[in-house]
Amino acid sequence: MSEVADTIMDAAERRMRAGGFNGFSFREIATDVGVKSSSVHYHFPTKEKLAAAVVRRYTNEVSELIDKEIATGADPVKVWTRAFRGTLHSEDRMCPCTVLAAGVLDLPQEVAVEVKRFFKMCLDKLIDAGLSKNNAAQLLSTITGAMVVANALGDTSAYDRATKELMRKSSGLNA
Amino acid sequence: MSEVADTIMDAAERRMRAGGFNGFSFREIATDVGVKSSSVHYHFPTKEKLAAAVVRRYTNEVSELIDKEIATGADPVKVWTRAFRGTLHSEDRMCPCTVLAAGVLDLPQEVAVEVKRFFKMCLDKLIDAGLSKNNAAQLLSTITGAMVVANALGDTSAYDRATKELMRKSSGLNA
DNA sequence: AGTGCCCTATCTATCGTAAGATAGATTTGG
DNA sequence: CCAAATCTATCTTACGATAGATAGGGCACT
Repeated sequence: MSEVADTIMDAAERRMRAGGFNGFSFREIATDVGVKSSSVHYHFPTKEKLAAAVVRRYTNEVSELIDKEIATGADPVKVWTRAFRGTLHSEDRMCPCTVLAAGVLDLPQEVAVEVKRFFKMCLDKLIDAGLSKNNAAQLLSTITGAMVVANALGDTSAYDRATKELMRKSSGLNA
Repeated sequence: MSEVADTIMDAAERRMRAGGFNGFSFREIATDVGVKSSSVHYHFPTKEKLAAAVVRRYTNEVSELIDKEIATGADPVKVWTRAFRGTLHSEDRMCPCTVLAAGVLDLPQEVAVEVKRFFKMCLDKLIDAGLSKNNAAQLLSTITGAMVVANALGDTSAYDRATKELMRKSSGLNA
């Protein structure tokens, strides 16, 4: 994959984090990158394919990052809670998959599939780390929702309040 | 407010639940209702005002519904968990405020303010019902996130798995 | 020489919004 | 009490902007 293609995905990801699938256009991406919109079409023939590629790359990045953290022996609940917290505190504030997930009913199929794949990956990794099915679903839901609520309120501290109990309980035992 | 204006808000709400603010157009709404798009503009001068009105009405409806449930003496954790579960199992599947919250950075200010008001209302009611600030934030985050995750996976049972522990713990005591 | 990459130019469709006309109901003034 | 004026709700039409997408030309490197 060329360097420009990566830069295009960077720009698309940034805008998708703010406004989802309908929150960006080829022309905006092109301007961000410094090329013409037709050049964006050269690398990604359709908007659907561009969005799907962005989500797939994001899923792989998160997967690798989590694997690295888990490999150090850190508590999985803390690893995931801190990872989502990091996203919320980043410049873009939101996880692109969460934004897309909220409006998944309005998404082209190819994109919806990739979004589903992201959340499946999260659950699988939590279960691999030893959590029960229910606990995995609860943790993922809480950190996802905490990000959404904090985003709506424009108050990142709401995330910490929502996850405080989670962090406390996970001290010591892994479940 | 006229009957047509209400029907317009119904149609707008339905489409916002699926695709958020950029997920509907005046023409689509007009077609849904059976009028011309200019007639929609007669009742709601701008898209921003229409969306804000829809969110405000939704917030008031949810507020009233919760008040009624709480008045029966039901456990607040169960009331809220079941209310969001009901939304997920409805035809539209998603809470419009949650969809908008995910992309709040891309929302006109007037709409963003109303979305913020919804989540503030939820937290206030939970605290009024006796929950601590942290527990209120956690509960709201978990049911919000559970809805998002279940929506992404296309699997409503994920909501129940995520909220099972919540429902169990709330049996008996209110905290 | 040919292939990868980006360009200009353009297409068709749709967007939010506005202006102006019209038909019917309501209010007001003599 | 009737006529004139105003209001309500809708229509038709259209503007300017932007959407995603395509065709074809040209440059540069291999």
